[in-house]
Amino acid sequence: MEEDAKPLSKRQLTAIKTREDILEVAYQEFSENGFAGARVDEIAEKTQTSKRMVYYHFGSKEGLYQAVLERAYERIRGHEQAARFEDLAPEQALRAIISHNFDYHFEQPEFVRLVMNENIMKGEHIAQIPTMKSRNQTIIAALADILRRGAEAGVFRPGIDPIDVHTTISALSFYNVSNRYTFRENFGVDFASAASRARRRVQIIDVVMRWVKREPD
Amino acid sequence: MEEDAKPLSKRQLTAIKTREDILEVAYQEFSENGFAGARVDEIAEKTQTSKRMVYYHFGSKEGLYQAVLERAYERIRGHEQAARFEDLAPEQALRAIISHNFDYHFEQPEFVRLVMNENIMKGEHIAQIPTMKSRNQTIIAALADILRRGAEAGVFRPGIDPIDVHTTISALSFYNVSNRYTFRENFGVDFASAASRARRRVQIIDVVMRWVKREPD
Amino acid sequence: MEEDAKPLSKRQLTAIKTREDILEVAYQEFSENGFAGARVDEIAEKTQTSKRMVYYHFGSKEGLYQAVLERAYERIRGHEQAARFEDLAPEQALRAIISHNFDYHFEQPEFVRLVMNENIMKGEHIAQIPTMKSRNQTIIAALADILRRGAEAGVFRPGIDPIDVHTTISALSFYNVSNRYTFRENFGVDFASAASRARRRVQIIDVVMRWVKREPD
Amino acid sequence: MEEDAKPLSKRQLTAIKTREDILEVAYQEFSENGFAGARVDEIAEKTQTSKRMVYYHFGSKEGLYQAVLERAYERIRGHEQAARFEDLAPEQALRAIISHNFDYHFEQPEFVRLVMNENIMKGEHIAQIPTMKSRNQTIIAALADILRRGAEAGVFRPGIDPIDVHTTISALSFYNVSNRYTFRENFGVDFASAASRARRRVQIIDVVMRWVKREPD
DNA sequence: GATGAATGAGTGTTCATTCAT
DNA sequence: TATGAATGAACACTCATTCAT
Repeated sequence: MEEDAKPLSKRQLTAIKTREDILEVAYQEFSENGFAGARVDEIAEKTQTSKRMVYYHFGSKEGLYQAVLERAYERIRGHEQAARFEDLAPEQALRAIISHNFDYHFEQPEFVRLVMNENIMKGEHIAQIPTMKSRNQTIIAALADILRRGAEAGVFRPGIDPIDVHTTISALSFYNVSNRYTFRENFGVDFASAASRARRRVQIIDVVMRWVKREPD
Repeated sequence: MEEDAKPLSKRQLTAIKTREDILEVAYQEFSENGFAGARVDEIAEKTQTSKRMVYYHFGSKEGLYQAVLERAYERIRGHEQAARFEDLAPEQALRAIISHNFDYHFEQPEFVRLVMNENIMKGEHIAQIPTMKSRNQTIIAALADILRRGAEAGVFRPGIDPIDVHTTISALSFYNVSNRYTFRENFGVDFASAASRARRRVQIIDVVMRWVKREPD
Repeated sequence: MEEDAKPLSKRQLTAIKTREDILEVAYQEFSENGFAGARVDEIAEKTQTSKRMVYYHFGSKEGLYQAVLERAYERIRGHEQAARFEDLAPEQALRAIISHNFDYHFEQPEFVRLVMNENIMKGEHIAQIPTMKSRNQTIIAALADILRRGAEAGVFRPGIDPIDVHTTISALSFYNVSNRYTFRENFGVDFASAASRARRRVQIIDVVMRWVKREPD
Repeated sequence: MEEDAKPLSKRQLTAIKTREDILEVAYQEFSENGFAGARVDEIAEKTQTSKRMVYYHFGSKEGLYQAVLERAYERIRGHEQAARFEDLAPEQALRAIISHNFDYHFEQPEFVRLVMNENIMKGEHIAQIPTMKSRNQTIIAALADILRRGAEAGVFRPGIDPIDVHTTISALSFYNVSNRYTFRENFGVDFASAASRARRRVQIIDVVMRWVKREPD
C-alpha cells in the first residue's frame, strides 16, 4: 500500500536485476557447498556481473549469505500462506498441511541444505535476521486452529501442542531430504526416488494422524 | 580372541596414541566446522603432535575426515550392540530402542553434526568406507524381530517395515539435535534444555508406539 | 597495422608491465634452476610485485613456465627473421646462418638451459604451445632455398635435406653452450672463453661447409 | 690384482647389494626427473630397502646423486675401452669411434639426461668427483693416435685437434638424444625412430669424415 | 645393518577483500 | 554503478632429514 511510489529509474531497475542475479547464484552455491565451502569467486563468475558488485550490494560473503538465508525463508513462508488450510475440515486440513510440508521439503532440497548448513554454524546468521521470529507464527496459529477445531469435533485428542505437531511433521519431512546420502549408503534405500517419495508421504501422514487422533471409546 | 599376537612395542604404542590424539581432535573440529570449515593447522595445533604427523598418518585432510567418519559410525554401532533389546517383550523392546536412539543423538551432537556435514557433501566420503553397508543390518534385524514378535502377540499391526520404523525413529531423534539452532530462532523453543529433552523423549515414543500398535477391536 | 585500436589505459599499461616483470624474472629463474628447482617464492621476491600476482596473471607455476617458454621461442624466431639471408649468395648465406645460429646460442645461454630443461621434462609443455610447429618453418624454408640455389650454381651437393643441415648446425651450436660445465670438467676446455668461441665458430662453419660443398671433379 | 683380499662376509655382501640396488634406482630417478625433481622418498620406495639406508650409505641426496653420476661415467669409460680402435686403419678406426659414440648415446638416454641435468646445475657435482679428469684422456689419446696415423698416411688433414674432433662427434651424437622432444615438437621429426637413427648415424659419420679428410689434389 | 615414526622449514596455491579508474 | 588489477594472510601439502629402537 505504498502510495506515491515513484517509478524506478532504469539504473535502479538494473541494480535490482543485478542483486537478484547474484542472490540466485549465491543461493545455489551456498546450498551446494555450505558457507565455508562456497567461493565468492565462483559465485561472481556464475553471475552476469562482477565480484565487485557482490561486495557493493552485500558488503561481504557473510552479508550475502544472510541475504540468501532470508530470501529462502521468505519463500517458504509465502508458499505456506498461499495454501488455505483454514477452510478445510480438521482432519483434511491436517493431512493437507503434512502433505504440503513434505512436498515442499522434497522439492526444495536447496532450502533443506541451507538450513542444515545454518545449523552447523549454530544459527549465528539466522539470529541476525529480525523478521524471522514473527513470520513463523502463521503456521503455528494455523495448526492451533485445526487442532482446536478437531478436538471440539471429537476427532483429535485434546491438549496437543501445535508446536509439537509442527516439530514432528518437520522432522519427518526434513530427514527425508537432509539425510538422503548417508541413509542410502547405510541402508540401501533411496529417499529421492519417486516410489519412495509417494510411499513415505502417505506413511508420514499416517504417523501423525494416528498420533493426534482420538482413540475410539 | 587373537592368540599369539605379539605385544606392541613402545614405539608402536606411542604411534597409536598419536593417531588417536589426532583423530579425537579432528572429530571435534570437523564436527564443529564441517569439512570445508575445519583447518588442518588448527587440528594440528590442538594436538600433541605436528601437522606433519597428520599427513604421515592420514595422508590428506580428506583421509583424516574419512577416518573420523568411520570412527564415529563404529562408535554408534558399538553402542547399539551393547544394549540387548532382544530379551525384552516387544512393546518394552521398541520403547527401549526409541529411547536409546533418542538419547544417543542427544548425547552425541558431534556425531549428528558430522552426519549433517557428510550429507551436505552428498555422502562422497561415506560411500568410500567399505564396512558401512553391512554394519547397519544389526539394528534393522533387531527391529524386524521385535515387530514380528509383536505382531504374533497381537500388540503390533502386521506388515510394518522395520526400515520404515527405523527411519521414523531416527528422523525424530535426529531433528531434535540437528535443527536446534534454526528451530529456536524460528519458534523460540530450545530442544537442548533438560525439560524439553525429557518431554520430547516421551512424545517421540508415543508417536511411534501409536503408529505401530494394533488398533483395539 | 591495427587501426582504431583504443589506447591502453594507465591501469592496463601497468598490468602489462607487471606481467613483463614477472616473465623476465621467471625466465631467469627457470633457466637457472629448471622447472622443479625454481621456486615461486623466489621468483615473486625478485619481482616488483607479489606472489599473488604470479597466480593472478599465470594461474600456476606451470602456466608461468609455459609462458616463459613461449616467450623464449618468440624471441629466437624474431631474431632469425631479422637477419635477411636470402639476399646473399648461397655460400655466404649458409656461412651467415651458421654464424648467426652459433652466436645466438652463445649469447643466450638462458635459452639453451630452458630448452635442456624442457627436454628433461620430455617436452610436456612445449607440446601445449600451439604456435610452435608453424613458426619453425621459416628457417627450414630459408635453408631449403639456399641449398637449392647452391646446388643449381654447382657449389653444393644436390639432394641435401635442409632439416638435416639445420640439425647439424644446431647440434654443434647447442652443445657448445649446453655441455660447457661437464666438458670443462672432463677435458679442461672452457667453451665459454672468447678465444674458444671465435675458434669454434670458424670450425663449425668449416665442418658444415665441407659437408655440403660439392667435391671438385 | 689386489692380492690377499679377504673374502667378503655375508653382511658385507648384502650391504653391497643394498648399495647397488639403491644406486640403480637412483640412477633411473635422477635421470628421469633431474636432481631437483627426484624425490628421496620415491627412490627409497622403489628400492628393496628403506629410506634410512639411503642416508646410511650415501649420507644425503646430494651424496647419492654424486655416486650415481660417478657410476654413469665409469660405465661409459668401460664401454669405450672395451672397443679396440687402435688396431684398425685410421679411416676405419675413426668411423668406428663415431659409430660407437653415436650408438652409446642412443642406447643410454638416461646417461644423456643425467649429463644435461648436471650442466643445468653448472657442473657443481662433477667437479667434486676426483677421478673424472684423468679418465677421459683415454678417448682423446686414441683419437690423437688415429689422427696422427691418418695424417701420416695422407688420408687426413694434418693439424687437427683430437679434442675438437671429439667435441664435434659428441655434439652431434648428444643432440640427437638430448633434444628429441623439442625437436619433434618444432620440426615434426622423431630422432628416436629406428629409421632416423640409422640414417643419422651414416650422416654424422659423413659430416666428420668430410671434415677431417685430406682434399684430393 | 635395518625399520617406522617423527620433524621443521618450506612450497605451490587459494582465500576474501580492496584499490584505482 | 561497474571493472580488472592488486593484496596479504592463510591454506593444504611436501620436502630432505633424523631419531628411537
